[in-house]
Amino acid sequence: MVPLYILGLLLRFGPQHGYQIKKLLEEQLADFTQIKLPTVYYHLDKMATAGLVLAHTDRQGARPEKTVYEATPAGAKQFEALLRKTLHTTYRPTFDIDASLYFADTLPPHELLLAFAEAESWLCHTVQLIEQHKAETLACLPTQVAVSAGLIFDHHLLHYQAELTWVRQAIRRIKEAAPHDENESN
Amino acid sequence: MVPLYILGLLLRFGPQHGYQIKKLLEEQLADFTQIKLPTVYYHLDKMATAGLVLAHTDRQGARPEKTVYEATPAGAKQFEALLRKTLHTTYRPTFDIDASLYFADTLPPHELLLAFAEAESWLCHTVQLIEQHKAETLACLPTQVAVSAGLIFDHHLLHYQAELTWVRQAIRRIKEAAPHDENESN
DNA sequence: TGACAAATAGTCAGTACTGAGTATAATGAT
DNA sequence: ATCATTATACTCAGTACTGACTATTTGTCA
Repeated sequence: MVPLYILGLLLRFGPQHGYQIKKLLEEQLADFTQIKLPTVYYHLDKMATAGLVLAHTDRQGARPEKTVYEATPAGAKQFEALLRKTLHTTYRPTFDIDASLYFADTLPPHELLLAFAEAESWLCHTVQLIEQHKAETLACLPTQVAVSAGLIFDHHLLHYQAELTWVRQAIRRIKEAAPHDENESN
Repeated sequence: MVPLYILGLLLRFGPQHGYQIKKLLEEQLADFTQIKLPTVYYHLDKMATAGLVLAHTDRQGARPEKTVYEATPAGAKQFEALLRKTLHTTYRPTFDIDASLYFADTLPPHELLLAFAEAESWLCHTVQLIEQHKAETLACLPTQVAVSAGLIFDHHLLHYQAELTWVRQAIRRIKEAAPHDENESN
């Protein structure tokens, strides 16, 4: 995943510093990945060793040297291979919250309900945020690219909406299973 | 996550070998986690060092010694802390396939369509499988526990269905954007 | 023009995870 | 009785990731 993004960005936007790659990831993909800077450098080093990218130091006027990375032909080949491999990865989610739910019998229902209520409002807010980002992004994109960008946004939107549906269902069912827990205030 | 599962299982089912814990995870949670054996041992060792579990070697008749792990009172405290923390983790998915989609302009449409068609049939199949597991599992569970178990199953079902909806949408949109690509056979 | 914040460009040590391997015990097939 | 699987129980070395840190440069406001 990370190498695919890095190689792809290097091929699309030309040679870059590690920091610039991180910038590109933030500008273009902030909603979809959370890759950290040290992770970028880790993979750049690895790929440099493997000959997939070329690292050349550039020292221009200002003293400290920076390292610029550039995809090699071998890197371009690897990019295509990763692209095809990633395209065929199957969806296999795990949800952290399921673990706490599995042990939910050791928690008082009102604590569950509180957590789910928080989750609900956060999800509502997030869905709106992504819808807004989608509108802004698609507005300034050529049609051909806009199709896949739109798909990525909708991918996230659909799953956030599914999560919201689930959270609301959970609230209903917990209330049904443990009626009249409201007096648990303190 | 992993420590939460391990501590919870030790508290619920009593002292266990690492291998037995892995077994419990498989029997009870196979659809929801993919924790591997070495990961179990890694956390057991860590938690033993931290005093959250007690490791005592038992040698009974048969020669080779096994290590049995048992949650300590400190472990029980930690379990509750983890349970509450996990309950409040926010949903933040990332989808590998989005990365390939982001670079989709470098791929011929029919390759995308092929991959998505495969994804569609796999998802259909998986949804059915989970529905079946759900029915089987809920049938032999007391009502109180069945509520949370049902919620966990439905959590996965809703997201798999969202993924299916998205894949079908993607197929439609790709076909619209690149009409008549069928002649690309070879 | 000095000084303080923000952006740029990294490094490093520590954590988490797991594929591949080891070794013995129980079970079933022939 | 013996051999082959399968189940049990665990280890180790390598990969991936990242929080916390360092250090320089570039505004920017007084």
